[in-house]
Amino acid sequence: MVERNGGGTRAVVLAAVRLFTEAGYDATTMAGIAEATGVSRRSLFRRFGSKEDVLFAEHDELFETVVRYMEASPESPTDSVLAAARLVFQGYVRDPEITVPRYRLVRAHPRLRDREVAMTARYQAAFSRHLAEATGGGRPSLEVEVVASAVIAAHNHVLRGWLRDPDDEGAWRRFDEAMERVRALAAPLFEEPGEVTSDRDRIVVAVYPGGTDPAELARRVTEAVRERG
Amino acid sequence: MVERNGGGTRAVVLAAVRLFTEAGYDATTMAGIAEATGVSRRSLFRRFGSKEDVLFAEHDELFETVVRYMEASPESPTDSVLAAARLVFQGYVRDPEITVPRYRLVRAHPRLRDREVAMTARYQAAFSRHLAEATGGGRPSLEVEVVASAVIAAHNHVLRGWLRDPDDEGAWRRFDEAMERVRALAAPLFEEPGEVTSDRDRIVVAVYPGGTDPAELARRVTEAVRERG
DNA sequence: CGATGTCTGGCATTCAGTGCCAGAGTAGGG
DNA sequence: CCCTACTCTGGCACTGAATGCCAGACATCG
Repeated sequence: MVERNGGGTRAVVLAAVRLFTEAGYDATTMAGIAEATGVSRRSLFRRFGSKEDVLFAEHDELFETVVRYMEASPESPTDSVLAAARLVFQGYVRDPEITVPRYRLVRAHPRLRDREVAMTARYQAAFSRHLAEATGGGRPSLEVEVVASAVIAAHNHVLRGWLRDPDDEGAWRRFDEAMERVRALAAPLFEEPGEVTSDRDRIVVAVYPGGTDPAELARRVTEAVRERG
Repeated sequence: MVERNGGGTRAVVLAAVRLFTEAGYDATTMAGIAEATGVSRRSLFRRFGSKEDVLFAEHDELFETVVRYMEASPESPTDSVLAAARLVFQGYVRDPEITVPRYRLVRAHPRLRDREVAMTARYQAAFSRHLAEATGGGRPSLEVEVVASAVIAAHNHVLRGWLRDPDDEGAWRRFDEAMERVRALAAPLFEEPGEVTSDRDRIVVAVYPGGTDPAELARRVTEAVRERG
């Protein structure tokens, strides 16, 4: 066989999604999928590992792609994580044929929901690891884990909106806005005291050491706002 | 039977944890647990639902307690969520006999890890729901979900530290510090623009509408710092 | 052609999980 | 005291996921 992850596998996934949707996840057996696709039951378990993994097969590939992307990314840690999240979002949006019916199944079925949650936890762990390695190595700090979780939360928030209404055209805009808000949130946690950053249209955040002279602080903030304002 | 969730059930859980630890999770069968505890296999499934749920039985009770606590809490939404997180942390710390060996099992076993992750996702969803209901109802906003995820991330960060070293006495202090950082993070997301808040020793965050006059902003920041500094 | 490696299907087995039924114990009502 | 209703329990049988083992199909290389 030329492509292990190609046509054959995807055809099986699509058939499985259809069966799950029509007859219900529990009522659909691996033997049934085998019969419907012409692939033997044994081979299904060999390829996918488990019944759940038939539904999430494409998702696992996406995860590996995203991790490789981050590792190779020349951007700053925060930027590469945000770009990685964008990649994940794209992974869903570009394949509604699978992701949308899967979302419906996931919502109806606690076990599948847990599987989906575990998937996002894997992303979160990967994001934490990437941020931690880029900011000194060792175990991820509290700040790093909070930022990673915020990225995931923002991603999932926008994603769920799209999954509920896949025809909505504003999803990408909302996604980018959400990520910018997370960036603004993350900045004060990572930057050295004294930095001043600003979200472009609504918020300015100033971070400085507690002992800074108030007059000096005021001068800096004023200056930063004038520059960007 | 007087107490359904009392002695008998706990004894079974402890025995199961011991078996899982000694012989491995996969190698331990429900029939084995039944034999070791004197409870029939059938009754184990009736009480716990599944093999995994034997390990997480106590945890499910904790979840319900925490949700009820939040619903009855007279505090502000943020405060009651932070207090709820503290309750969860306490649920782990006060019962190391189960939570510590379970953590080792969870780390070694992907399926159990997923289960643990699903549990924390349930908390996160409950926190989001609570914050959403208190801030206008409807679906949780992006801000609400980010804050809930930050609370969970901070909780988990400190919890994992304790689980790795349960004898460490500084866990509670670190927990409270982490929650204060999350509070500082959450405040600017919820407050009306124009507010000024400060973490007590290191950081001051100013949030204001983009159009604010720089001089006015500088005056406000200076004032806020003088008050607290 | 023979040797090797890989993918596949069939078969048997283990074990989690569920439905069904029968017995033990308990509480309440006559 | 007895009858009834309810609940908890254990035993039994069954489905289905998941795995190990083995044999056949097929391609590759020498």
